[in-house]
Amino acid sequence: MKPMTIGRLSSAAKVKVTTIRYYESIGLMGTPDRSASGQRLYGGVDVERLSFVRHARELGFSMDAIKDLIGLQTEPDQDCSAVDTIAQKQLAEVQKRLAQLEALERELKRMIENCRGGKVGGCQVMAAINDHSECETDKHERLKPL
Amino acid sequence: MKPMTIGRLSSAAKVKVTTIRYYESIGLMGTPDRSASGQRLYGGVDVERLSFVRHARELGFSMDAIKDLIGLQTEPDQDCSAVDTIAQKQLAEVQKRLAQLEALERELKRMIENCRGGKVGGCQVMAAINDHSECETDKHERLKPL
DNA sequence: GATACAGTCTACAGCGACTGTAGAGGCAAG
DNA sequence: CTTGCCTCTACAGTCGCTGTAGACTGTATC
Repeated sequence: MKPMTIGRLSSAAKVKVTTIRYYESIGLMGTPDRSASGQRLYGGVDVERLSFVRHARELGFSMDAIKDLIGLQTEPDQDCSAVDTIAQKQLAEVQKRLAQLEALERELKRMIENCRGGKVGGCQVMAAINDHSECETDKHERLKPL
Repeated sequence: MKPMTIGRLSSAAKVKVTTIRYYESIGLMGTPDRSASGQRLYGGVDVERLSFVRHARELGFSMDAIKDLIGLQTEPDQDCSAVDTIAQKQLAEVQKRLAQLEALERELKRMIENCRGGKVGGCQVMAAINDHSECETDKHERLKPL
């Protein structure tokens, strides 16, 4: 197999060129070979590794978690429970976030349903945002962006 | 009512001092009065406004949306439908995000259930992250952080 | 060979929504 | 008057990238 440039790797793994260079800079992809003129050269292994990273990102894993997973991947004889632990932790985070969002959804729906039109001055949606008191999702922890 | 310092406003509205200054810098809170020595001075109105911002943030509204809402709040005679539209949009985003996360939850659960222990080399979780093919959440759009 | 154009290179700034730091000055209680 | 917290400004850092500028490289067409 002959090596490919960063652009080919990019379309093969569906990760942007700039992102690949970024991943290299944070040590997620090793330092690739270079052509005589200094262009990065990659092989099939890199496509796999980068696709792995992409899918893990799509599953919401943090960069740190992904680094750990890649580290484990290179030691296939270790016990699999470390991997399991990372995945479990990720699932727990997803479920926590789901619960938050479900509460949010209920609250937004309630706000909107109570709105019967009219002027902003008497708007129930505004009132709902103002009166945090009656609200089921009270004492939120800081909500991360959607 | 006598004015309060930023620290009092902070505890009254449950928004950090630094965050209040940040909100001021982006034009979310007007420029407050200052004491002779240059300390910011706030009144009850500011507590309300800041609490409104906090709750809107907790509901996941973007800063831009909040700016719009505050703008509307100061014109109580306008039609309420503008407020409704913003809330509807927010609800739609929450629901979209919920759907993504539910798909994620299913996939993570499936991965973890298939894991029967053993070595990393044969780990089904790893395999699942590698094989994006069989996965129901294929062609994700970029997932925002949890 | 000349030219055009896409691809690649480095280095750095910017995004959102804050948080943290440094170093200086202000204010009230004991 | 000292102690100890509060406030001030200004700027760097967070995360996971994305965008920009300006220069070089590689390939296809004439």
